[in-house]
Order: sequence, then structure tokens, then C-alpha cells
Amino acid sequence: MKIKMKDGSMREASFEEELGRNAFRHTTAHILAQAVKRLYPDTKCAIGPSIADGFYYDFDFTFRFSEENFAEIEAEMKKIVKENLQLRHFTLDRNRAMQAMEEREEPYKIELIQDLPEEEISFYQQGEYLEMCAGPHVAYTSAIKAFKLLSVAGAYWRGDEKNKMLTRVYGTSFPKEEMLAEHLNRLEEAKKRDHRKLGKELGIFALLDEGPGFPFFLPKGMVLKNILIDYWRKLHAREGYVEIATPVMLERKLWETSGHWDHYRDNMYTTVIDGADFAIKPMSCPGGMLVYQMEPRSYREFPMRISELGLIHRNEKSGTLHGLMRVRCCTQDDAHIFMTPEQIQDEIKGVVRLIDEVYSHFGFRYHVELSTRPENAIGSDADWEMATNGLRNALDDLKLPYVVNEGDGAFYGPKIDFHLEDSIGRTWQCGTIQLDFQLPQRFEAEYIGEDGNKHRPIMIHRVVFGSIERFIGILIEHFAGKFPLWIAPVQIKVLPISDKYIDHAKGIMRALQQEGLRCEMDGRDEKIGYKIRTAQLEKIPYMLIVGEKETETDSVSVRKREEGDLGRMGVSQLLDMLRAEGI
RNA sequence: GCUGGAAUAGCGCAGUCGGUAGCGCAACUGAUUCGUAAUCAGUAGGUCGAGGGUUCGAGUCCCUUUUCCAGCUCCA
Repeated sequence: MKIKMKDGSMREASFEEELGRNAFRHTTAHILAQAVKRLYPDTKCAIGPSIADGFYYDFDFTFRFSEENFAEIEAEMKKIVKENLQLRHFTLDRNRAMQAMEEREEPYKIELIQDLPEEEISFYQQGEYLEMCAGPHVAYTSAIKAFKLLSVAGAYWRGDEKNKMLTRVYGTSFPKEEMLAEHLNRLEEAKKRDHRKLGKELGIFALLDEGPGFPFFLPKGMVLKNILIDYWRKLHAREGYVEIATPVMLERKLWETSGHWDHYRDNMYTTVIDGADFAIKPMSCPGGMLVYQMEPRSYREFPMRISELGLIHRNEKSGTLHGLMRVRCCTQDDAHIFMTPEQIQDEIKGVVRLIDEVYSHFGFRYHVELSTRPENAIGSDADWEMATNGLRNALDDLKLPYVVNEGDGAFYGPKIDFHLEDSIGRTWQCGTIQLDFQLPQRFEAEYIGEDGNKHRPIMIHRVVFGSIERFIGILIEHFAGKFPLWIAPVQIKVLPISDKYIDHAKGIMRALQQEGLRCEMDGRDEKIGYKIRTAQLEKIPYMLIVGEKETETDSVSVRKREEGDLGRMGVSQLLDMLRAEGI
């Protein structure tokens, strides 16, 4: 494909390359806008970029727009493609650009021009349609062979909730019909992995009207949660952490000292006890500080790694809740590390390695972001710079690629975030490492240094899972509910062929339970095919079929979730096989 | 929180023009005793999310509200 760049030059790029794909989708967005203007000339256009899997365009319609309008627009878009319009690129100086947009009565474009620094403003024109746009674009509209409008939603003008809400139309496009069909199919498949659907089907968790955003963990979910916690405790003991638990609810004065009462008030649940204000903790750090403060501390204790599985509550806005991924109450696998300035680099690196070990263990791919000072920050510029550099240097030392998120840090310090992907490619922050100079200062924390003088410790907040709830959500989608043996809530189901073999089946089940395996039996009066079907739908890793032959020879027929029938074997042979897989 | 959509049996869904709620699976009972993804028959199950209104009559129309879904904003 030929691509027309902003500077007027032409480049060759295929759809497989980001440049080509973005130009392709971006051009489709222009075709959408052109069709909309033809059909509903009073509509005002805002912006229409390409995104990961397609494109969108924000419009200000004069009527109630809905998906029912899609057919009409898609028909008009097809016409525009067929007309094979050339995309002409040119620039206008600020005055003429302004004039052109005023003539066309495009108030959003005018606002954009006012904020643009350039003197020469880039435009693309296709047929009668003129768009102020930095491009790049494909050369002719006929390149867009396959496209589809997907959904419509509200979006604030310039992403600011104080601004007017516009109507965003999402769509996608491909050079071939088959590619579009394949993409739509993939979206359907992804929906089947949705942790909210699977979490319900597999009996892992529930969200009820009585507790919006407060998940109920069902027996199988609790098994999963406890396995993750066991794994986590083992790792942290190995890494030299000590574990504490601090109260869920603490007095207002503590939150005033920590700064949360001023900076996090809207998100905290509060109550009154004996006339005093209390807040349910939205994070565990202030409680952790109190533990640090209980005794005089020495540099000899450093680095002091104190972990806590903290049950935290945050009053998240109703519209932001999302299954287990975004909840109002969750368990953070928190830890606070107190140290000397010299220990910063090594400690951060240690935590990064730990997080990498855990994510790799589950087979996750992740990306790292460094978030810098936000607007509502507390603390001096110098502290922020030192803290930010500390994180940056550690990442550079480890040669870990990362993107910088300007202004996205916590109010008390910068952070490194680890993001994991869900089934449809949305990413969720899980692990985070935050360097904090503020809290030790606010609590006037101290330690006695080698020189015998008092010093202020440096503090790291860090989580590996992030929230265990969110991590479980990611796990469900990552494995599509087919958990590996070691975390499967039910590892084995024994299926007697008829009730004549129930006694033998029960014996097998008990023997495996004695070995610490999570094992159930399906003793219903059903045919074996039906029991297998049920167990497969429950996504249980191993099924043991027990009938006449097995009872006579004291064996089991093993069926594996993915591979099917593995043949007959004795229980000890089965155990060897399971141990080799990891249980 | 904002914009738009949705809510009917445990789950997945149908319900026409406003006329007294149905299907499949699951559950339960009985028959069946079976070899790697659904045996057959029967039974029971619903203040149609909640509250108000219009009407002779509301699952259906109107208002309020709760929750969920998509996106925005915000965030682990």
C-alpha cells in the first residue's frame, strides 16, 4: 500500500506494519465521517483516530444516534469506497485553516486549531469531504475492502468529564473480507473466556445486588485464592519477608497523618465509633508504618521487608466496576520495605525479579510502565526527582523495556506498574512498585545509622499479584477456565460406570484425597458419556473412569482434559504422573 | 459519576396489537446398570429487578429507583 505522510511524501507500508495498518484504519474513520456528513449534514465532527483493533470517530449528532443507523451509514461508506476518491494532502496557514473550518461550521476543529502550535496546518481531502488531520492515510478510498461498524458509546470531548459528551462510533476494517470475518470470530471467542461468565459457570465467585463491587468467593474460588496465597507465602519467606496483619479500620488521626484524609477522602468508607471518626483502610501502608514505629529501628535490620495480605475497601465510582478486575473490596498482597538510600537499587531490582518470576510461572506476558508525578502530588520537587530516578535507574540496569506515563503516579510517589492482558486485549495493572519519601516523613520514621545518628528510612510499597481478586480474574481469562493441575479447584473426578462400582470409586477418591489431591466423585445414576461431558464442562484436569475391569485389577482408566483417554494404570503410577506434572 | 442499552424459573432464552407467562438445560421422582462430550418418562419451579402511575385489564405503556453491560472519566 502507498501511504501519504503528513509532510506530503509517499511511503510504502503493508497492512501488517503498524504504519500501514494505522493509515488504513484512520482512512476508514474518514470515510465514516464523510458518510455521516452526507447523510446528516448538521453533525459536527470531533476526532477520529485508529486504535489497536480498528478505529473510532467522535461526533456531535443533532439527534439520538443508535446502532440502528449503522446499516444506512455502512451503505454510504460502501459507495464512497466504490467512488475511489483520492486522498489529497495539503497544508493551510492558521488563518486559512480557521476560515475553512468556520465555513464548514466545525466548532470542535476550530477549538483544536486554536491549541495547535504549528503555523501550517495539515489537511486531507477526499471528494467533497475536507478533514483537518495529521494523517497519514492511504492514497485512495478503494483500498478499504472490508469494514464494519461495531458499537456506539458516549465519550467526553477531549477526555474531560467536565466537557460535553459526544457520541463515539467504533468500527474496524481490513484489506480482505476473510480477515474481517476472522477478527469478528476472534471477538466472539474472547467473549467465551470472560471471567465474569466463567467465574459464574465454574462456581468461583459471585457478584450480587446486595453488594455491588464486593465479590463473594464461592468454595471453588476460595480454593484458588488459598492456593495463590500459599504459593505467595512460600516465595516471600524465601525472599526474607516477615508477614503482619493490621486492622481493617483505624482512627481518623492516622489517616490525617498519612495524608489520605485529605487526598483520598472520597474513596474511603468512614464510620463513627464512640464519637470518633474511623476509616476503613483503602491501603495498608499507614498501619504498616505504625508497626515500624513500635520500636526504635537500626540500619542493621535493613532492608526490612514486611508483607501484609491487606483486605482493603475503596469507594470506586459505580460505572467503573468490572467483575473481579475492578472491585470495591479486595486483598492486596502488599509489602513495605524500609531501607537506607544505598539499598534502593538492589531492593527494587529484587522486587522486579520476584514479580517476573511469578508472572512467568503462570505463563503471562506483561509490559512495564513508569508513572511520574501527578498534579495532586505532595512533597518537594527534589524528593520526586530522586524517587523517580531511583525507579528509572533500576529499570535501566535490568534492561527492562518500559513506557513512561507522565503524571500517572500516586500522590505520594512515582511507581513502576506491571500490566497484564485480559481476553480481549485490555490491560490491567497488577504488580506495582512505589518509592515513597513522604510517608516516613509524615510519620517521622527514623532509624539509627552506622554513624550512631538518626536518619529517615526510605520506603517501598509493592504488590506482586496487585489484588488477588484481579489476579484471579486474569488467571481465569488467561487459561479460559482450564486451570493447570496445581491450581485447579478440583483436580480429579472419579467416574464410576454404574453404581456397582461406586465402592471401588470411593476407595480411589479417598486414596487420592489422602495424598492431598482435590478429588471428587460423580456418583449419579447417569451414563459414563454424560459424566465425562459434565466433568469436561467443569474443566477438570483429570477424570478417572472406574468400571468392571478397573475394579477387578484395582486400577483406574485415566482421561485427561485436553488429551482424552490415556489408558488404564494403577494408582501409584497415576500419582507419579501427577507429581511429574506438579501438584 | 457521565452517555447509551438491558433486567422474565438456578442457567440460557421466547413472549405479537395491553387480555391473566412459555421453551431448552439444570433440579427432583421413577425406570434403566450402561465403557470415554447429552438414556427415557414424569414432577415441581416465576409478585416478570423494586416502587409508583395510566387502564376495565400491564411482563408489555409512562415516571422514579436499583443492579448489570458497552464506552468515557477514574484506578490495583
